[in-house]
Amino acid sequence: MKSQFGAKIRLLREQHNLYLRQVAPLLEMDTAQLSKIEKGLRQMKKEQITLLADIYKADLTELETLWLSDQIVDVVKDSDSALQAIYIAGNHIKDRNLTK
Amino acid sequence: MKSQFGAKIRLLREQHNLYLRQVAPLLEMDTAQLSKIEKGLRQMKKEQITLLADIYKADLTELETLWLSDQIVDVVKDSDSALQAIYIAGNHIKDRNLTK
DNA sequence: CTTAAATTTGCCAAAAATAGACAAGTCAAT
DNA sequence: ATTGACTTGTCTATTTTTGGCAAATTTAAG
Repeated sequence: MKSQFGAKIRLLREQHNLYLRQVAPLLEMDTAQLSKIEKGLRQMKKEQITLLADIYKADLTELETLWLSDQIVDVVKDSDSALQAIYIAGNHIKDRNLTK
Repeated sequence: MKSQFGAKIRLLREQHNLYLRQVAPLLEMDTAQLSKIEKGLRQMKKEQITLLADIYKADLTELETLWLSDQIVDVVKDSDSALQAIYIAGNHIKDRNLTK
């Protein structure tokens, strides 16, 4: 299990019966890059997600959330205390939201 | 509420009655950098935490966890779906841990 | 109020991390 | 064995992050 976002957008592409070579130009990248993104070897820029959601007529928020989750997983990978850090970060964000 | 790690190591330093100018050299950085780290404007390298834990005789795991939490918060800041992404990432890590 | 020490801030250069581009490679179908 | 889709590797460019220094601000004391 590597990249949730990557897996999702690969699925979306397949469901639309599109080739990398067809989608990549729409995102102004080459097929190699998009391939890496779908495999989780590269990160897509956050701004590009909007375009991708358009292309696949997918829920933008869902894609952004998956993308963000991948960023988190990337940060905590290989850390023993990953889960605890996530828990603490979650509480921190909650507090933050309350006071804003 | 800015940086949990920064706040913690500032507290530790104060409890030990040490000045930035005294601690910074031990970490091979200048006072300006350490100041920024304590204020959460810069991130300390993960490897340096060990040294810091030694200096303050603090719990290494706790410091590392706080540091990691800060990295997460940094990644999700300004995102509406921060909490949900954290939740998803948490589940992802749990699954990951089960199969390894 | 003046000085001195501690901390903070701003700026620029150096270093590191990330993304882009392109060629070559694998794999599957025919 | 050729074609098309996808993947991989590598090199370069770009962006992001860090380090270092000087100036500015704050704090404490006399």
